[in-house]
Amino acid sequence: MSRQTLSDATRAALVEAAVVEFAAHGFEGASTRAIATRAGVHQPQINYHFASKADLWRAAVDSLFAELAVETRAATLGTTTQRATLEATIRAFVRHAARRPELNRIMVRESGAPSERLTWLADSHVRTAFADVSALWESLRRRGEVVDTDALTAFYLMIGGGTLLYTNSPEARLISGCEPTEPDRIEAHADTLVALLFRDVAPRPTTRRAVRETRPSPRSTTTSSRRRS
Amino acid sequence: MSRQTLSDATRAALVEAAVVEFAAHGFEGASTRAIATRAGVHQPQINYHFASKADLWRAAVDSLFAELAVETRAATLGTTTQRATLEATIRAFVRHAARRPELNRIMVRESGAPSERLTWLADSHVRTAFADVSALWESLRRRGEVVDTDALTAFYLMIGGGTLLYTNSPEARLISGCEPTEPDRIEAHADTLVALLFRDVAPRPTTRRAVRETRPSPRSTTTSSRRRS
DNA sequence: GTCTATACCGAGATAGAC
DNA sequence: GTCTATCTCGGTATAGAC
Repeated sequence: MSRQTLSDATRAALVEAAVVEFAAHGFEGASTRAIATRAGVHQPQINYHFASKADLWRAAVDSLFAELAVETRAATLGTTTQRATLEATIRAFVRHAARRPELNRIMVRESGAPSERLTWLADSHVRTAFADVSALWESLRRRGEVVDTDALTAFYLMIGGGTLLYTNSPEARLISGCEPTEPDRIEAHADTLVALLFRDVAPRPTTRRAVRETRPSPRSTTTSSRRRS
Repeated sequence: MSRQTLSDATRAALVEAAVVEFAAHGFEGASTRAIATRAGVHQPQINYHFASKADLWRAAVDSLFAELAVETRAATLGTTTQRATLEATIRAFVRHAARRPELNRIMVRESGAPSERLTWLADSHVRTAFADVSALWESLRRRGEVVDTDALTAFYLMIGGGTLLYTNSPEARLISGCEPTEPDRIEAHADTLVALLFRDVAPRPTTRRAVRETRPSPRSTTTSSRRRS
């Protein structure tokens, strides 16, 4: 609708193509030609819609964080306790990482060395996310509801433990022959991570969202862990 | 000693420089010029000592895995039970990740998309590592000594949870102002990870290696977690 | 073994017709 | 807004003197 629809469409196509290419090959490794080809447009179009390759990269990252925010928001809307909020956040985060590994692939590529891009990432997205989780964590920690660790350690434990299987899924496939994104496996993974971080988790004390569509077959290699009596 | 010492020295310097550059910028992002400059030699020397950039990259990765193997071997030598072996492995792994984040930075850059390099990585290093940990894990799991999760999930939970704080340390510094590699913080991190994965961890049931040199000051932001009575 | 010089290619970005 | 053609730069790798 409205004017400029066609232009917006190619812009959106470029952003999505950029997400895929940057996640797979990194900023330097991804070529604007490959991005344009994937988007079905010609290479100079990139410099028409974006000021530079770096500008396209930022648009791609913004898009990925927006997606994550939408899902996290939806998952935490019904929660009433801090504990339920954190648990819902973790579950949404793991599911998102599995479905959209591109976000964490880009993050991990950029977070290992100081750079303009990393500074921008920290300023635009990561610092506030850490502040939010940190406040939640420390509050729960004071009440003894979560494991006794500082928020920084907990933050990277959650992210690393909750995403590496998906950011590294091509590697995981090669070494195990398993498919990491199999739905039951994702749920079991989220269950495990939640069970690890919360102390004395009751069988399932929180908003167990209706999202989980099927989950019929009892997994063989995977056993949903609801540990500790 | 012996002949060829000088040649070996520049070769070693190139490998170490390659480790740093590849970890910081990725395979495509790192330039052979920058590697040569860092090693203090001229760029064409690379193609004299190595067949190609890819060949240098493999040498750098081999070197990093060799370092890890040495430390893991040393840490597990005295252990008598499987439980002690796994715990010592995890502690050695976390310490290594903190001191040598380059290994995990390179790994995570390559493991997100199929490629010749990833295939080589899986064949040369990762598959056997996973097989070893997997056997250990499943055995302990059958005896109820660790959390009830499949080996693949556990493998990536350990690696992701144990390393992301260090692979992403530049990001962590930006968002928290803390120094992730502060020794007490590393130990607390290892303590937490071990406590999470083992069920009902007794205060400290294993070979606590004499390596930990000092550790005097009681940390403020970090409380070494030896949880669960 | 190490240097200088350079070939060769693919990258990002721009010019200007349509 | 989108195309074709092209500029410029930085990359890896090689040639050949020392």
